[in-house]
Amino acid sequence: MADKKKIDFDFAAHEAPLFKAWNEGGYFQRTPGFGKHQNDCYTVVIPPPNITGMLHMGHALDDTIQDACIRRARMQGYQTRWVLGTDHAGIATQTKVDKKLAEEGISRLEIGREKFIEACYDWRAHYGTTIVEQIKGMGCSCDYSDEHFTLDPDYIDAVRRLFVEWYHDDLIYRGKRIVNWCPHCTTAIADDEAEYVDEPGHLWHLRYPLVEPIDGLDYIIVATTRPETMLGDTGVAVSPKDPDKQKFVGAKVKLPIVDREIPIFSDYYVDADFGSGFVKVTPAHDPNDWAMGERHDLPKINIFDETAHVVEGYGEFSGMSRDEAREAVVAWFEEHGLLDHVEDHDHSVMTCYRCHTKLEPWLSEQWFVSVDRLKGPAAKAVESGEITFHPARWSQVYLDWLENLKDWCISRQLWWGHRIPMFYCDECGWEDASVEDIHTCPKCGASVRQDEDVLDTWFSSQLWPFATMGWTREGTQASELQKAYPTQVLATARDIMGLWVARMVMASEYCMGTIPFENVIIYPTVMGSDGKPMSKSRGNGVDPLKLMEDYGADGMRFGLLMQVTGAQDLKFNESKLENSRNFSNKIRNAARFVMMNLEGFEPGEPEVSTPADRWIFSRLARLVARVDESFDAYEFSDVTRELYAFFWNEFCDWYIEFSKSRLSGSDAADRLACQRNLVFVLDTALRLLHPIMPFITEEIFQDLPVEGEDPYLIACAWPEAESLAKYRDEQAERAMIMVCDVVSAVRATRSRYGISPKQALSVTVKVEAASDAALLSEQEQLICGMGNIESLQVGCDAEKPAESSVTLGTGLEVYTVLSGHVDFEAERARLEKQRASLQKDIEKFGRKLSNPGFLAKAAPEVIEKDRAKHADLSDQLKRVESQIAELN
RNA sequence: GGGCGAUUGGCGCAGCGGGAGCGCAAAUGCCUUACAAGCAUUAGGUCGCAGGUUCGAAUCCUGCAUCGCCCACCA
Repeated sequence: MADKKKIDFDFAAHEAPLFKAWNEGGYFQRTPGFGKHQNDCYTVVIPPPNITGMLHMGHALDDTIQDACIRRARMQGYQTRWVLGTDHAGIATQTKVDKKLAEEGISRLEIGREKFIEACYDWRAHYGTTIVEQIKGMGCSCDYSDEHFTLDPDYIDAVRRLFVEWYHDDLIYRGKRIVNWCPHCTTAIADDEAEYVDEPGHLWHLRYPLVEPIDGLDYIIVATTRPETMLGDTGVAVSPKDPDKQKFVGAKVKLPIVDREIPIFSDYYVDADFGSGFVKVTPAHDPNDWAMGERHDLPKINIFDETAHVVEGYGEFSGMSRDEAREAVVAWFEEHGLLDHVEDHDHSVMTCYRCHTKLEPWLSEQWFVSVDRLKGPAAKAVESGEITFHPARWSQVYLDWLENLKDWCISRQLWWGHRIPMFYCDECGWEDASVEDIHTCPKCGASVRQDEDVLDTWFSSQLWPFATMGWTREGTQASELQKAYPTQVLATARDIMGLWVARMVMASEYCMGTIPFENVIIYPTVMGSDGKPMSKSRGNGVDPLKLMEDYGADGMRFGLLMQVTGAQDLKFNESKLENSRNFSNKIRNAARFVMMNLEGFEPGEPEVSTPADRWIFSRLARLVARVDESFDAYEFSDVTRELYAFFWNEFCDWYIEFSKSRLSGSDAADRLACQRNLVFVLDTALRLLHPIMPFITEEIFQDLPVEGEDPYLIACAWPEAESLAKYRDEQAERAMIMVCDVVSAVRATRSRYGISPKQALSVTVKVEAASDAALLSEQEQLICGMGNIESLQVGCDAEKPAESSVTLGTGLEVYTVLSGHVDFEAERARLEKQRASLQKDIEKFGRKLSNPGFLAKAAPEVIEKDRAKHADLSDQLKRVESQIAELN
């Protein structure tokens, strides 16, 4: 099946030159604007892809959405600019570079910090720009002349400035806390960077001997999922609500192996019904235990080193890994008769979101952002409606996240990143944060050292919208910030709602005193075709680069947007891309048709004269209004559906067909009118399609003999719904429905009887109103051409010709003469079927209309509509029945 | 544990209070001078289940089931 679909078209060969032309024409830099929005800026900052990243489906969708928004805004006359850049991605990059060096037999520790950072920059120079090239391939109209990077000198200044401001404003502090430690990356990571994975495990019930027996008991039993941490236990807790356990409170147990005497105490954290009711407390290796330790003033004993191996001082256990220690501890308890029993117990374990190593809650000194004062303004920005989420329900998720926010651990024990701008004097104890490097102590003159750690990558990401627009600069770039800030749209994935979106709002409110963006588009997560998240191990991933090869950038963009509905997931459907690739082919061919028929063409205003003209212009006017509405609401699947349906099913299927006879006719004036109309509709459609399918629309536009406002479509004007509103024409729309009904009826009859389209037929149409008869007669030529009809009779009292097949429509009957070929049995069967269906519907409406409740309470116009419908159905039934009677 | 989303013809989805739609797939016939990546025609659904609100429910409410996501996390 796939082979059948394979087609041979070199999309890149068509796309690349257009991209080059736009780029060289300066269209990607801030455009001057025109028209009523001339003085308004429309700015978008790209969610900076990681320099380790290859373009994946998430980017493809994200960038398509942004480009569609920015391209439409550009055509609407806004001063547009899409700010581009990449993220240094601390852990991700360091891991990659580590791996690469390891392959060359080099260790990071050997070469030292400076050399390692050099290696990171090297790596970036080689691989870190790939993704920008891929974004170009998609046709994205970013400002490539001003690309940013989160480790640019400017950006570093911005990060340091924020750190210093927050530090001096008591929003940043240092503390010894339990943090999530990745023993593989040997760094702390933030709570929300940890991923939970459910795992089958065990609950070990261990006996801890009491120092003094109580009521004849000489031990208690603690239950734990992590027996190895017992080496660091400094207490045992029971629930205050557990009456049986109160007698133990105040007693002491002698911790096995380490022979430490530790107290039993009571704490509300303990759930009496879980496990044994006794909780071993390891303040240095569990956040909850840490909290209990604080409450009860317990010592905090760290038993692991930074790679999660047991530290010195624990005899045979020292040097063991976590897993080895677990086995050894359990074995020791078993050997000494202290392992009471083991039960199965599933639990979730925290893993590193980068390397998926199990995280260790680990006690260390870290830097924190105090969030209490920051989160209020960020919440208010959304509550007040200054920032709008699309779909709207995400605002609640955002607010919930803020409400539950705890202080943010921002220090990372990495080398690649923004080094914390804290300076310490070991001589006199002076310390301070500083934007500029400090070498000598301002107090005692001794040399100072800078903090070794770097900042969480999200700490720098939160400045992205304003740091890329000249926050630390003076003059022109600062005025750019004045002019174009806040930005209009942020399009991003839902999983970084808190990590990134909320933090940008907090930082922007603090630094800029305003919101960073007006609209947040949360697009659905692209799942594999099996409905599961795309992953290498599942093998359900899809590569956008391959998709662009197969369907073109336009095909991928349109096909992706077709799938963007309000749902939170998107089950990727490649057939949609095939669909949209076929659509772009349709566009290409329709344009070819128009251009092949432009002999004698002179540009000019459209001449909307025939009912077909009035109809297509009316439909076009409607389309522009609907596309605007959908675009403004960021309902992308609606935008694509509307464009697709208009272009294919109305413009191509009917209007182009209608126009063929006029184009080949002898009336030169009429031909010119038709040409102008075709060109106008095509031109308008291309403009509407351009934000989503930039390449093919531009390519065609270049060949189209129209004078745009700009040589390139990218900067031409977006169609205005108001100026097209004059073409709205209900009557013409109704007329064309009748015309299409007649043509379809004849075609259906042909198909039913296997009559070749080449054989001309005689047709009689019976209508109800004289005005309808006149309308249809007026379109005789059109109808005859479309249905290959040699003679057409239309009338209110037309007689059914002998030997004809009948098709019933709303308000009309179409008789197609078959001269001897009518299969009466088949006709009867078909009509009987129609009768049954009509009777069913009539019954339904009859019931409704005889319902007193309905008549009393329903809206009058609804009742009226249903009455008309009922009458129409009854009429149709009567006609079907009389046709059946005739057959007998 | 809390929250959110999905459940509509074989598949993927739209519709979100007034007679069930689209695309793909299927069937039949067409190489009709824009397009076979196409054209024409046809068939296919008691809108997850059970209650409720309403004159009227795919659409609103409640409960249940299945699938999925996010957040929190009990040793």
